Amino acid sequence: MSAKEKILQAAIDEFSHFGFEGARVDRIAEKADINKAMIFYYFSSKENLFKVVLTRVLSELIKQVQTVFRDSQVPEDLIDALPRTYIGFFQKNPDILKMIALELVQNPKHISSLVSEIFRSVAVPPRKLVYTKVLKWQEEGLFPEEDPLQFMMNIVSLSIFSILGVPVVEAIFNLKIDRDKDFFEKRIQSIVHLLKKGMLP
Amino acid sequence: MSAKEKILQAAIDEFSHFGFEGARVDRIAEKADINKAMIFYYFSSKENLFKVVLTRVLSELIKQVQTVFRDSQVPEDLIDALPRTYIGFFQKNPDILKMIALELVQNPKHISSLVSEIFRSVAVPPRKLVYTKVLKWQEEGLFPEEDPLQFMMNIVSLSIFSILGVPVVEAIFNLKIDRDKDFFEKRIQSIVHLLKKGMLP
Amino acid sequence: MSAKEKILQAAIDEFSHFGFEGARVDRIAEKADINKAMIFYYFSSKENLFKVVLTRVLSELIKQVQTVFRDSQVPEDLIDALPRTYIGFFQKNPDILKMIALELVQNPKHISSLVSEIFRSVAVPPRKLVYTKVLKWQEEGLFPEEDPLQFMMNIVSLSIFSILGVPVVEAIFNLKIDRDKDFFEKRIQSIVHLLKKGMLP
Amino acid sequence: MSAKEKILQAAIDEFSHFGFEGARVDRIAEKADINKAMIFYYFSSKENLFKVVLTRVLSELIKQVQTVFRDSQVPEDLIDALPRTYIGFFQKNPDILKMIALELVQNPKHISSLVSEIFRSVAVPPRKLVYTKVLKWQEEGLFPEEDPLQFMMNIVSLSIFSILGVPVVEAIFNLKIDRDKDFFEKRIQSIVHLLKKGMLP
DNA sequence: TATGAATGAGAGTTCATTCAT
DNA sequence: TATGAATGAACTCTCATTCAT
Repeated sequence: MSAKEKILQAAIDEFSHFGFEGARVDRIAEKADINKAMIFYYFSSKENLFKVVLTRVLSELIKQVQTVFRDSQVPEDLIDALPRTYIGFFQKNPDILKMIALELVQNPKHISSLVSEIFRSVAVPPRKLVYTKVLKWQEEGLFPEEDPLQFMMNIVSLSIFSILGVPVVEAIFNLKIDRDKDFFEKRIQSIVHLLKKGMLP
Repeated sequence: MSAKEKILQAAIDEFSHFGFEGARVDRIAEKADINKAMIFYYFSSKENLFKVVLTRVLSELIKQVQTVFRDSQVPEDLIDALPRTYIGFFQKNPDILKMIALELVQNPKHISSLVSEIFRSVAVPPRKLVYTKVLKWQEEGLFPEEDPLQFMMNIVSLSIFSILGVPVVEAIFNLKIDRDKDFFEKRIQSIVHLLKKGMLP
Repeated sequence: MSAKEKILQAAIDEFSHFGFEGARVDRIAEKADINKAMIFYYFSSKENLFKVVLTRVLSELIKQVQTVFRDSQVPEDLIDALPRTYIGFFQKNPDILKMIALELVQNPKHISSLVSEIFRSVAVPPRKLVYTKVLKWQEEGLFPEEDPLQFMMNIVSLSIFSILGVPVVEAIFNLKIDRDKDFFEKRIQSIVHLLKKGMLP
Repeated sequence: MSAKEKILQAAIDEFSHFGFEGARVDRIAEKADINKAMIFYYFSSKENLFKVVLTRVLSELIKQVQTVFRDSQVPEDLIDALPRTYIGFFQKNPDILKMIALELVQNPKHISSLVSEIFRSVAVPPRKLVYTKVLKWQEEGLFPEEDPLQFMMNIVSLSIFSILGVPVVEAIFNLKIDRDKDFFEKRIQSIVHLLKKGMLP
């Protein structure tokens, strides 16, 4: 693995654990097993490194979600696929979820502009993609007349929080949840069931 | 307002905007309009100040949620009240939500232990409260046989993300959402509707 | 002596020996016998410290030169007093001359704006002061019709270089010049003589 | 132009703008459009590069001044030619003047020894050249009995400061001086006039 | 000769914390 | 209680220099 790549991997790890402010360049260097100066050689600054990492990380997720949208013929397809996509992605890349969530809380404008930027480099603008599809479904009576925005918020909320929220629920109920395949599978099914029964006519 | 109280208010503001690492004691002192050394006089360290702030903040929320639970006679009551409680609380205290979310991502164990601690100082342990109630409803056929855990995760996910996730949705759909009463009211209704239709028999 | 004052003194010493870039904040702290962080506590940055030092240093000189101008009744007064003022000042404060000279070479615009700023805080603008006086003398036939600018450049050149240029002359002629009272006295007399014989009618 | 030569040109530019400490090897490489490592390949260190640059630069000037001395038959010749030589040289090579001036202020001993070294490689030692010539003139009554050293300081001071001092004078008098042929021509004439009237019998 | 990557020492700056009063 | 000054460790970033190819 190239030094640049090693740095990126280490940076994801570091940023996701400590956030931007808490992250230490020294530690990233150590994790990447390279000289600290190389980080600045390749990425100029901690801030820029963060930007690069975040961009790369978001791009991947966005690509996957777009594919799901494109391939969905009926609402059921979407509801079946999206929670699984989100949860699957973040389960495989828990650090990435943390990074996004942290940035989301601390610097929502930043992540907004990043997401916009990434979208700009993608063929179909997402609003069009979603709205046209959902509106068409609504016309065809396949979908309740609700604002597509609410629909998306429901899906995303349920999916993302399924991972982030685990420790809260553990604390509240004073139990230990195994974050294994089984748990996430059950969670996905619960969400899909809720959405289908709750949102489809 | 006493110096101690001024510090706490300033600390909430600071921690919620910058997270623990990003927060600056100098800035807290400035916001509170007191001498920096007083912060250490009253709270001994930045970390301890953070703990105190978090505890105070969580206690308030937990108290409200417990009341809702206690007052719910049938599942509908819960579903009607909980999202409104969460969203209402966090809408009124957006800084607090940020603090909790940040801590949740960066230091889930810390928040877990804090929550447990707070619960210990409350009469009825929440697990018992929720489980007994929900299990009873299930026996009475008022509630699907699902794990109460999934049920709680659904409610909390939908509620919390309704606030945190707004900027993402804004970015994805490239639109500006007014975080006003109207928006949150619509959101609450959407959630309640989804939950009732999706979860009740 | 207060910490602030100690820093300023040490800074003059350091900047004059090494220039802005070559100067080390650590060394200034050591010379001033204070904690390095205090420098930033009082002066925010190395650059600002430099500005403050330069301003203070220039103000003193400018004040003296202005007094000479004000007190000169006839050209002879000026020619008698100015070289002595310049050389005397810089002989007593050789570090200051170095600082000014360095800045002059490296950052002429900076020193220009500083000088302007200092002048703005002084009652009589120097241009008026000099020009009115010199022009009056010219009308009265006490002074050749040359541009006052050339006149000033002659005086300043001869005075300042008398100190700065010593090492060059030493090198060229391969001799050691004692920078003692005697030498500077001789130099002053040579300059005054040259100026009187060369510039007065 | 060879790589070596490109480096030297870039180095003059860099050193004259930022001084030794402020100069950056990276920037020199960039200006010279060569790989940074080549600078060390050819010149082994930043310091050595500086020495080489300074030597080359001084040699050229010294050669010109020596020619003037050799060709001067009477004091007038010298006074006529020297200011023009200095000012002309530095007007054409302002960077070089800056380099010399900077080094003069920061490291007078260094420049002294360099000058000495250069002189050693030149046929006639300058002291002899100047002293014999001036002393002879003094015996013949063509020149006042003053120390030749004072005489040289006067010439050099007036010439060099004519260039370096411009920004100070601009600041003091709050005016903009065009550094064009015209200005320097006027300056040369003023100096020559002053020196002739002031120093010749 | 030429290059891009690598290195290590140290630069300026920040910040939680403590001290003297 | 309250304050301004002080501290020291740690942080991000820079830069001359070297290495491998």
